[in-house]
Amino acid sequence: MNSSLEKKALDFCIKNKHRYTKPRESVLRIIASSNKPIKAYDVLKHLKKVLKNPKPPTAYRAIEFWEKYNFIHRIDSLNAYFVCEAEHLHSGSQFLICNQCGEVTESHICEIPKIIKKKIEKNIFSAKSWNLEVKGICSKCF
Amino acid sequence: MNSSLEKKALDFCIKNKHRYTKPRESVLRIIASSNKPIKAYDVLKHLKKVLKNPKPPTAYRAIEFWEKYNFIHRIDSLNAYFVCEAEHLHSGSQFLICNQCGEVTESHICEIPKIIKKKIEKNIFSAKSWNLEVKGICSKCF
DNA sequence: TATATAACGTTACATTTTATCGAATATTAT
DNA sequence: ATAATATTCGATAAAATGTAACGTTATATA
Repeated sequence: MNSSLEKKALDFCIKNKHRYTKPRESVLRIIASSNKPIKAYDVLKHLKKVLKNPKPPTAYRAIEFWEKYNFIHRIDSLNAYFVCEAEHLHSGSQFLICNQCGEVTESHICEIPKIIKKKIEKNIFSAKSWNLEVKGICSKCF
Repeated sequence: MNSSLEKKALDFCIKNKHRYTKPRESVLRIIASSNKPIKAYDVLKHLKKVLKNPKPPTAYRAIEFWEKYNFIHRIDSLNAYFVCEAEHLHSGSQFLICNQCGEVTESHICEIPKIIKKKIEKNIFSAKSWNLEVKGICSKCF
Protein backbone atom coordinates (compact mmCIF):
# COMPACT_ATOMS: atom_id res chain seq x y z
CA MET A 1 0.00 0.00 0.00
CA ASN A 2 1.49 3.13 1.34
CA SER A 3 5.07 2.46 0.49
CA SER A 4 5.87 6.15 0.56
CA LEU A 5 5.11 5.97 4.23
CA GLU A 6 7.50 3.09 4.63
CA LYS A 7 10.14 5.04 2.83
CA LYS A 8 9.51 8.01 5.07
CA ALA A 9 9.76 5.75 8.08
CA LEU A 10 12.98 4.20 6.92
CA ASP A 11 14.47 7.61 6.19
CA PHE A 12 13.41 8.77 9.59
CA CYS A 13 15.11 5.85 11.28
CA ILE A 14 18.33 6.31 9.37
CA LYS A 15 18.41 10.01 10.02
CA ASN A 16 17.76 9.59 13.72
CA LYS A 17 19.78 6.45 14.25
CA HIS A 18 16.91 4.23 15.16
CA ARG A 19 16.79 0.69 13.96
CA TYR A 20 14.30 -0.17 11.29
CA THR A 21 13.74 -3.66 12.58
CA LYS A 22 11.45 -6.37 11.33
CA PRO A 23 8.90 -5.95 14.14
CA ARG A 24 8.81 -2.21 13.63
CA GLU A 25 8.53 -2.47 9.90
CA SER A 26 5.78 -5.05 10.11
CA VAL A 27 3.79 -3.26 12.77
CA LEU A 28 3.82 0.01 10.89
CA ARG A 29 2.78 -1.74 7.70
CA ILE A 30 -0.04 -3.54 9.48
CA ILE A 31 -1.40 -0.36 11.00
CA ALA A 32 -1.01 1.60 7.80
CA SER A 33 -2.77 -1.11 5.83
CA SER A 34 -5.82 -0.93 8.03
CA ASN A 35 -8.46 1.52 6.93
CA LYS A 36 -9.69 1.78 10.50
CA PRO A 37 -7.95 2.06 13.82
CA ILE A 38 -6.60 -1.31 14.75
CA LYS A 39 -6.23 -2.79 18.21
CA ALA A 40 -2.97 -4.01 19.62
CA TYR A 41 -4.07 -7.62 19.74
CA ASP A 42 -5.24 -7.45 16.15
CA VAL A 43 -1.88 -6.08 15.18
CA LEU A 44 -0.45 -9.05 17.01
CA LYS A 45 -2.64 -11.44 15.02
CA HIS A 46 -1.33 -10.01 11.77
CA LEU A 47 2.19 -10.12 13.12
CA LYS A 48 1.88 -13.87 13.50
CA LYS A 49 1.81 -14.17 9.73
CA VAL A 50 5.15 -12.44 9.48
CA LEU A 51 7.09 -13.25 12.61
CA LYS A 52 7.41 -16.54 14.39
CA ASN A 53 5.24 -16.62 17.49
CA PRO A 54 5.27 -12.97 18.47
CA LYS A 55 4.16 -12.04 21.97
CA PRO A 56 2.27 -8.94 23.16
CA PRO A 57 5.40 -6.97 24.05
CA THR A 58 6.63 -7.27 20.50
CA ALA A 59 3.56 -5.52 19.21
CA TYR A 60 3.37 -3.03 22.04
CA ARG A 61 7.00 -2.02 21.75
CA ALA A 62 6.76 -1.30 18.08
CA ILE A 63 3.49 0.53 18.55
CA GLU A 64 5.02 2.63 21.28
CA PHE A 65 7.95 3.44 19.04
CA TRP A 66 5.90 4.67 16.12
CA GLU A 67 3.51 6.49 18.37
CA LYS A 68 6.34 8.30 20.08
CA TYR A 69 7.50 9.67 16.78
CA ASN A 70 4.04 10.49 15.51
CA PHE A 71 3.84 7.96 12.74
CA ILE A 72 0.76 6.57 14.36
CA HIS A 73 -1.74 7.85 16.89
CA ARG A 74 -3.57 6.10 19.63
CA ILE A 75 -7.32 6.60 19.63
CA ASP A 76 -7.88 6.54 23.35
CA SER A 77 -11.60 6.07 23.25
CA LEU A 78 -11.17 2.93 21.15
CA ASN A 79 -7.94 1.48 22.51
CA ALA A 80 -6.75 1.42 18.96
CA TYR A 81 -4.06 2.76 16.68
CA PHE A 82 -4.25 4.62 13.45
CA VAL A 83 -1.64 5.79 11.01
CA CYS A 84 -1.04 9.52 11.01
CA GLU A 85 -2.45 11.13 7.95
CA ALA A 86 -0.80 14.46 8.40
CA GLU A 87 2.29 15.37 6.52
CA HIS A 88 3.60 17.65 9.18
CA LEU A 89 4.71 16.74 12.67
CA HIS A 90 2.10 17.71 15.15
CA SER A 91 1.83 17.53 18.91
CA GLY A 92 -1.92 17.43 18.86
CA SER A 93 -4.36 15.14 17.17
CA GLN A 94 -8.01 15.30 16.26
CA PHE A 95 -10.32 12.56 15.13
CA LEU A 96 -13.85 12.25 13.90
CA ILE A 97 -15.20 8.84 14.84
CA CYS A 98 -18.37 7.58 13.21
CA ASN A 99 -20.53 5.59 15.61
CA GLN A 100 -22.33 4.02 12.67
CA CYS A 101 -19.68 2.69 10.31
CA GLY A 102 -16.69 3.00 12.58
CA GLU A 103 -14.79 5.15 10.13
CA VAL A 104 -12.22 7.40 11.69
CA THR A 105 -10.76 10.40 9.98
CA GLU A 106 -8.04 12.60 11.27
CA SER A 107 -9.25 16.16 11.15
CA HIS A 108 -7.24 19.31 10.98
CA ILE A 109 -9.31 22.02 12.51
CA CYS A 110 -6.57 24.56 12.81
CA GLU A 111 -8.44 26.73 15.26
CA ILE A 112 -7.92 24.14 17.94
CA PRO A 113 -4.15 24.35 18.25
CA LYS A 114 -4.53 28.11 18.18
CA ILE A 115 -6.94 28.07 21.08
CA ILE A 116 -4.74 25.78 23.10
CA LYS A 117 -1.75 28.02 22.49
CA LYS A 118 -3.77 30.95 23.72
CA LYS A 119 -4.16 29.14 27.03
CA ILE A 120 -0.42 28.81 27.26
CA GLU A 121 0.07 32.51 26.77
CA LYS A 122 -2.30 33.16 29.61
CA ASN A 123 -0.04 30.99 31.74
CA ILE A 124 -2.89 28.79 32.70
CA PHE A 125 -1.35 25.63 31.41
CA SER A 126 1.67 24.67 29.38
CA ALA A 127 0.42 22.19 26.85
CA LYS A 128 2.74 19.54 25.47
CA SER A 129 0.30 17.41 23.58
CA TRP A 130 -3.38 17.01 23.16
CA ASN A 131 -5.99 14.81 21.64
CA LEU A 132 -9.54 15.52 20.56
CA GLU A 133 -11.93 12.72 19.75
CA VAL A 134 -15.30 13.67 18.32
CA LYS A 135 -17.98 10.98 18.06
CA GLY A 136 -21.02 11.16 15.86
CA ILE A 137 -22.22 10.25 12.41
CA CYS A 138 -20.12 10.77 9.32
CA SER A 139 -21.43 12.33 6.13
CA LYS A 140 -21.64 8.98 4.37
CA CYS A 141 -23.91 7.58 7.07
CA PHE A 142 -26.65 10.16 7.08
CA MET B 1 -18.04 16.74 50.92
CA ASN B 2 -20.09 17.68 47.93
CA SER B 3 -23.50 16.90 49.30
CA SER B 4 -25.12 19.30 46.89
CA LEU B 5 -23.98 16.96 44.17
CA GLU B 6 -25.60 14.07 45.93
CA LYS B 7 -28.79 15.99 46.23
CA LYS B 8 -28.63 16.83 42.57
CA ALA B 9 -28.06 13.18 41.78
CA LEU B 10 -30.94 12.05 43.92
CA ASP B 11 -33.24 14.63 42.36
CA PHE B 12 -32.15 13.52 38.95
CA CYS B 13 -32.95 9.91 39.71
CA ILE B 14 -36.37 10.71 41.11
CA LYS B 15 -37.23 12.95 38.22
CA ASN B 16 -36.13 10.40 35.64
CA LYS B 17 -37.32 7.31 37.42
CA HIS B 18 -33.94 5.77 37.94
CA ARG B 19 -33.12 4.00 41.15
CA TYR B 20 -30.80 5.73 43.53
CA THR B 21 -29.30 2.51 44.83
CA LYS B 22 -26.58 1.96 47.38
CA PRO B 23 -23.91 1.04 44.79
CA ARG B 24 -24.74 4.08 42.70
CA GLU B 25 -24.80 6.38 45.66
CA SER B 26 -21.50 5.06 46.98
CA VAL B 27 -19.72 5.09 43.65
CA LEU B 28 -20.70 8.66 42.93
CA ARG B 29 -19.59 9.73 46.38
CA ILE B 30 -16.26 7.96 46.00
CA ILE B 31 -15.52 9.56 42.66
CA ALA B 32 -16.67 12.97 43.83
CA SER B 33 -14.51 12.72 46.93
CA SER B 34 -11.38 12.14 44.90
CA ASN B 35 -9.47 15.24 43.92
CA LYS B 36 -8.00 13.40 40.95
CA PRO B 37 -9.44 11.03 38.41
CA ILE B 38 -9.88 7.66 40.04
CA LYS B 39 -9.57 4.24 38.43
CA ALA B 40 -12.29 1.65 38.47
CA TYR B 41 -10.36 -0.70 40.73
CA ASP B 42 -9.64 2.09 43.16
CA VAL B 43 -13.33 2.87 43.23
CA LEU B 44 -13.82 -0.81 43.94
CA LYS B 45 -11.35 -0.70 46.83
CA HIS B 46 -13.27 2.14 48.42
CA LEU B 47 -16.52 0.33 47.75
CA LYS B 48 -15.31 -2.53 49.92
CA LYS B 49 -15.55 -0.26 52.94
CA VAL B 50 -19.20 0.35 52.25
CA LEU B 51 -20.62 -2.75 50.60
CA LYS B 52 -19.99 -6.35 51.45
CA ASN B 53 -17.54 -7.90 49.05
CA PRO B 54 -18.33 -5.94 45.88
CA LYS B 55 -17.11 -7.28 42.56
CA PRO B 56 -15.90 -5.41 39.47
CA PRO B 57 -19.29 -5.31 37.76
CA THR B 58 -20.76 -3.50 40.73
CA ALA B 59 -18.31 -0.66 40.29
CA TYR B 60 -18.43 -0.67 36.51
CA ARG B 61 -22.19 -0.64 36.37
CA ALA B 62 -22.51 2.34 38.63
CA ILE B 63 -19.72 4.12 36.80
CA GLU B 64 -21.44 3.49 33.50
CA PHE B 65 -24.67 4.82 34.89
CA TRP B 66 -23.27 8.13 36.12
CA GLU B 67 -21.15 8.55 33.04
CA LYS B 68 -24.15 8.06 30.81
CA TYR B 69 -25.92 10.93 32.48
CA ASN B 70 -22.88 13.17 32.62
CA PHE B 71 -22.37 13.18 36.36
CA ILE B 72 -18.89 11.86 35.79
CA HIS B 73 -16.52 11.76 32.85
CA ARG B 74 -14.09 9.14 31.75
CA ILE B 75 -10.56 10.37 31.12
CA ASP B 76 -9.67 8.06 28.28
CA SER B 77 -5.97 8.62 28.36
CA LEU B 78 -5.86 7.60 32.01
CA ASN B 79 -8.56 4.94 32.21
CA ALA B 80 -9.98 6.94 35.05
CA TYR B 81 -13.10 8.75 36.11
CA PHE B 82 -13.66 12.24 37.34
CA VAL B 83 -16.69 14.04 38.64
CA CYS B 84 -18.14 16.59 36.26
CA GLU B 85 -17.45 20.08 37.45
CA ALA B 86 -19.79 21.82 35.10
CA GLU B 87 -23.14 22.98 36.21
CA HIS B 88 -24.70 22.63 32.81
CA LEU B 89 -25.27 19.49 30.84
CA HIS B 90 -22.69 19.17 28.13
CA SER B 91 -22.05 16.72 25.38
CA GLY B 92 -18.39 17.53 25.18
CA SER B 93 -15.66 17.51 27.74
CA GLN B 94 -12.24 19.08 28.03
CA PHE B 95 -9.46 18.32 30.45
CA LEU B 96 -6.06 19.73 31.27
CA ILE B 97 -3.89 16.95 32.63
CA CYS B 98 -0.67 17.81 34.41
CA ASN B 99 2.09 15.34 33.67
CA GLN B 100 3.94 16.48 36.78
CA CYS B 101 1.47 16.39 39.65
CA GLY B 102 -1.30 14.49 37.98
CA GLU B 103 -3.85 17.17 38.63
CA VAL B 104 -6.71 17.25 36.22
CA THR B 105 -8.99 20.20 35.71
CA GLU B 106 -12.01 20.33 33.55
CA SER B 107 -11.67 23.29 31.26
CA HIS B 108 -14.36 25.22 29.52
CA ILE B 109 -12.85 26.68 26.43
CA CYS B 110 -16.07 27.72 24.83
CA GLU B 111 -14.56 28.18 21.40
CA ILE B 112 -14.23 24.45 21.05
CA PRO B 113 -17.91 23.53 21.01
CA LYS B 114 -18.41 26.43 18.62
CA ILE B 115 -15.84 25.09 16.23
CA ILE B 116 -17.26 21.60 16.35
CA LYS B 117 -20.72 22.94 15.65
CA LYS B 118 -19.35 24.78 12.65
CA LYS B 119 -18.27 21.41 11.26
CA ILE B 120 -21.80 20.16 11.59
CA GLU B 121 -23.16 23.07 9.65
CA LYS B 122 -20.80 22.29 6.85
CA ASN B 123 -22.31 18.79 6.83
CA ILE B 124 -18.95 17.22 7.27
CA PHE B 125 -19.80 15.39 10.42
CA SER B 126 -22.69 15.28 12.83
CA ALA B 127 -21.10 15.39 16.25
CA LYS B 128 -22.85 13.79 19.19
CA SER B 129 -20.15 13.99 21.81
CA TRP B 130 -16.52 14.81 22.06
CA ASN B 131 -13.60 14.78 24.41
CA LEU B 132 -10.42 16.83 24.48
CA GLU B 133 -7.51 15.85 26.69
CA VAL B 134 -4.60 18.24 26.86
CA LYS B 135 -1.41 17.09 28.56
CA GLY B 136 1.29 19.34 29.87
CA ILE B 137 2.35 21.17 32.99
CA CYS B 138 -0.07 23.05 35.18
CA SER B 139 0.56 26.52 36.50
CA LYS B 140 1.40 25.27 39.98
CA CYS B 141 4.15 23.03 38.64
CA PHE B 142 6.23 25.54 36.75
C1' DT C 1 38.08 -6.58 18.80
C1' DA C 2 36.12 -4.78 23.04
C1' DT C 3 32.50 -2.11 24.93
C1' DA C 4 28.25 0.07 25.27
C1' DT C 5 23.67 0.54 23.81
C1' DA C 6 19.40 -0.61 21.58
C1' DA C 7 16.11 -3.82 20.58
C1' DC C 8 14.29 -8.30 20.96
C1' DG C 9 12.27 -12.92 22.78
C1' DT C 10 10.11 -15.06 26.42
C1' DT C 11 7.84 -15.82 30.59
C1' DA C 12 4.86 -14.46 33.64
C1' DC C 13 1.76 -11.56 35.50
C1' DA C 14 -1.14 -7.31 36.30
C1' DT C 15 -4.83 -4.52 34.98
C1' DT C 16 -9.10 -3.41 32.90
C1' DT C 17 -13.41 -4.77 31.13
C1' DT C 18 -17.30 -7.66 29.83
C1' DA C 19 -20.68 -11.69 29.37
C1' DT C 20 -23.87 -14.49 31.70
C1' DC C 21 -27.39 -15.92 34.71
C1' DG C 22 -30.20 -16.35 38.51
C1' DA C 23 -31.99 -13.64 42.55
C1' DA C 24 -33.75 -9.56 44.48
C1' DT C 25 -36.08 -5.28 44.18
C1' DA C 26 -39.05 -1.91 42.37
C1' DT C 27 -42.83 -0.51 39.12
C1' DT C 28 -47.04 -1.02 36.71
C1' DA C 29 -51.25 -2.99 35.46
C1' DT C 30 -54.90 -5.82 36.85
C1' DA D 1 -53.47 -6.61 47.18
C1' DT D 2 -51.51 -9.48 43.53
C1' DA D 3 -49.53 -10.75 39.33
C1' DA D 4 -46.78 -9.42 35.56
C1' DT D 5 -42.91 -6.69 33.96
C1' DA D 6 -38.77 -4.30 34.08
C1' DT D 7 -34.61 -2.84 36.49
C1' DT D 8 -30.79 -3.63 39.16
C1' DC D 9 -27.85 -6.43 41.67
C1' DG D 10 -24.63 -10.38 43.22
C1' DA D 11 -21.54 -13.71 41.82
C1' DT D 12 -18.74 -16.40 38.79
C1' DA D 13 -15.90 -16.55 35.18
C1' DA D 14 -13.38 -15.20 31.50
C1' DA D 15 -11.92 -12.04 27.86
C1' DA D 16 -9.28 -8.15 26.50
C1' DT D 17 -5.60 -5.07 27.28
C1' DG D 18 -1.15 -3.89 28.94
C1' DT D 19 3.47 -4.32 31.53
C1' DA D 20 7.68 -5.92 34.43
C1' DA D 21 11.64 -8.42 34.37
C1' DC D 22 15.55 -10.68 32.55
C1' DG D 23 18.65 -12.80 29.69
C1' DT D 24 20.01 -12.80 24.66
C1' DT D 25 21.00 -10.91 20.23
C1' DA D 26 22.18 -7.38 17.16
C1' DT D 27 24.15 -2.92 16.04
C1' DA D 28 27.02 0.98 16.60
C1' DT D 29 31.26 3.12 18.40
C1' DA D 30 35.69 3.42 20.38
